[in-house]
Amino acid sequence: MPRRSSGRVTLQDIADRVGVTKITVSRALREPQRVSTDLRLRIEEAIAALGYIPNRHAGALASGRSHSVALLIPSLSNAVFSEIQRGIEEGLSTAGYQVLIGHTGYSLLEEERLIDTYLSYGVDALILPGTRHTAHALALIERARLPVVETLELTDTPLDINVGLDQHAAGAAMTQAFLDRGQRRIGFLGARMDHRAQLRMAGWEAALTQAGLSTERCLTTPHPSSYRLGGEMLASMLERWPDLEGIFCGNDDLAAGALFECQRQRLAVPAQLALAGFNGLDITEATAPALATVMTPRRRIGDRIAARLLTRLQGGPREPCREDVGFEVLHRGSL
Amino acid sequence: MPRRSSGRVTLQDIADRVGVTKITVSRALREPQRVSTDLRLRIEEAIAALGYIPNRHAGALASGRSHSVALLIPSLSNAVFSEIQRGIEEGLSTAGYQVLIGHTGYSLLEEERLIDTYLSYGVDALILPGTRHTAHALALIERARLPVVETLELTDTPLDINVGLDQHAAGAAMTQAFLDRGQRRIGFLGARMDHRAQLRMAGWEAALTQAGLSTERCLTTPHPSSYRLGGEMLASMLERWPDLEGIFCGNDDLAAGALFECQRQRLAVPAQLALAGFNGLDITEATAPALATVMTPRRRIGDRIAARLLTRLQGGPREPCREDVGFEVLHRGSL
DNA sequence: GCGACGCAGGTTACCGGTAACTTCGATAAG
DNA sequence: CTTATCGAAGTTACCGGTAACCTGCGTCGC
Repeated sequence: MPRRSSGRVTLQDIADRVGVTKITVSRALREPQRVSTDLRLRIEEAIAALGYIPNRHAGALASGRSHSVALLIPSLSNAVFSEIQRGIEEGLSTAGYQVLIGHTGYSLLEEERLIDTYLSYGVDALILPGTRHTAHALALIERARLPVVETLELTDTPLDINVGLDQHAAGAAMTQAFLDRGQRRIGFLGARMDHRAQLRMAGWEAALTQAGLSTERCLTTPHPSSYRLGGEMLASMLERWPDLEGIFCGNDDLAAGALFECQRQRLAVPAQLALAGFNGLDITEATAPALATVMTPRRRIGDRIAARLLTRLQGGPREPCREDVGFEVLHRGSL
Repeated sequence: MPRRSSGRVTLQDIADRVGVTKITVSRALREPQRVSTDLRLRIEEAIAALGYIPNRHAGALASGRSHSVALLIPSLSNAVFSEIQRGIEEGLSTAGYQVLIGHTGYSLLEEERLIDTYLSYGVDALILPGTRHTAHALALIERARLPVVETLELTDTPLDINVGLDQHAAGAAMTQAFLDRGQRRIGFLGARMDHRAQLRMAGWEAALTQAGLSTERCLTTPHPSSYRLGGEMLASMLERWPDLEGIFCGNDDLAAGALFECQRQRLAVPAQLALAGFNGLDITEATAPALATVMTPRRRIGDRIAARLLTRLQGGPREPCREDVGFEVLHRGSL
């Protein structure tokens, strides 16, 4: 009599019932074509009859492969990431990979902690938001020797796979749209100010500077972005710089909040104040007027990550690469 | 020389370096007080020096406990669930549990599939959205004999732990607010129409019926809810029932979309048409006017789930329970 | 002074799978 | 007819931890 045992149905139970050894049952599940049809059917019958559920911990321990991938995103509540996630998940799940989601709260230290956690789960790959990481995180990744994806932004020195878009160029392009409308006193409104928000702001600055215009009308906060914050910050900006002609908001939440505040103040958009956001979330096409924004191909980011990762996971060579998915400036009613 | 071996640092490597056996190192990590201080420090030093990362698969396999919990939510992109998730995560992670998130896409079949998947990960508990499940899902849960949480809505026959709110009563209460304003021709606008949306609608129906009013002004669709859809459906409703005085929208996205459409049609809210949503998402307090809504205590749901689950995970008795977290009708500008 | 006790740490077996190599019989090739 | 080849299934060992029981030794009470 065994000292321990969970009481769960195991491969051995299936094997006993069918009259084979457990490795055969294991094969029937993983490489069905290697087992004779008759036997396979009897094994399937036994599995259904006994209600066998494989133990992934045992499988991962024995094979050294967990068939799971860690996806770290900055925030679960930001709609920007859910489409990326969907693309990744659809691409990888059909190939038998489980996607484990963790959120860093925009903190590199938390990212480091999560990398540690997921490495202890033996994930087969890591997908990280951004291209900046703590030194310890880099050391962990280095030692683990697994495929890594850095996403959202682009870098000249990718660790491995880099899929993203040029946030700086996108910020500049959106600003140029204001300039093309003949606007000159264009402000920037930003929250959270993570690295990507900084890059967008730098793009705004660069475009204005190149046009010989002032970059003083800028208000940012480290607080998390929200609709309410967009409204409050817009009010502050108008008070401080009453001559503003347009405001480029670092993301769509802020832009929508700013629009609502304009409506409250009976300020015509875009006649009296033009607005634009960033990301192209659903809400930007629904508001009245619709919000100009930079559409980022988030679903495509997810798809491309999944595709490149699968190649690598199936034995492709490790060669650092960088894929620019681009962006599109949407000129809409608010500008 | 071993036949296989991942090359990773293991407990044995730490043990060798310190000059003890691996079970001692294992104890130093899990029950530090059972190991002498001097030894513990030397072990910690060795772990840092070698960069040891525990293998959770091995641990879970040996102990039969994975220290993880599966949280199934209908949709990752719905902000309603992110706060619940946050409460659960904070409560459980401090106790050493990892929360694995899966999304069902509002499908009971997908829920069943996910339950199977997570059972193969040996999760220590399941958290499910809703109180309806497929027969096979129930059988799986039954056999697995683990703590289960059903959330969001309430049931008279909980499987185990049930934390939620009375969606029917909440729908009725919001409708009553319209009635209290003297409104009589009150419509309902719903999308997705999952079980909770149905319950809210039933609450709307019940309140109108009790007041002797018509429930004909109702438009629903199985499509996923969105801002755009809210606007389109509002337009349809106005065309079909031009006499509408107010519309109760099954969720905040629809309500916001409806509000934007009203703005586009230059329809004064609430003077010409009153609106209300459901859930109390951030956006409802930011729009102009702010949207009336039913605030659901999502963070508290998460907190309570974590608290009750921890009790159970730490050996508490299994007795089915039902916790009503309540709701609050927010009377705001749009009504 | 001796047995009970407590504590740090060790021994042994086991969790439930999978890799790698082997066996065995049937078929193909020479 | 013999040998190489191939497919199906088996043998053996191992993945990296942890549970349960055991040992050795210092302390304490009587």
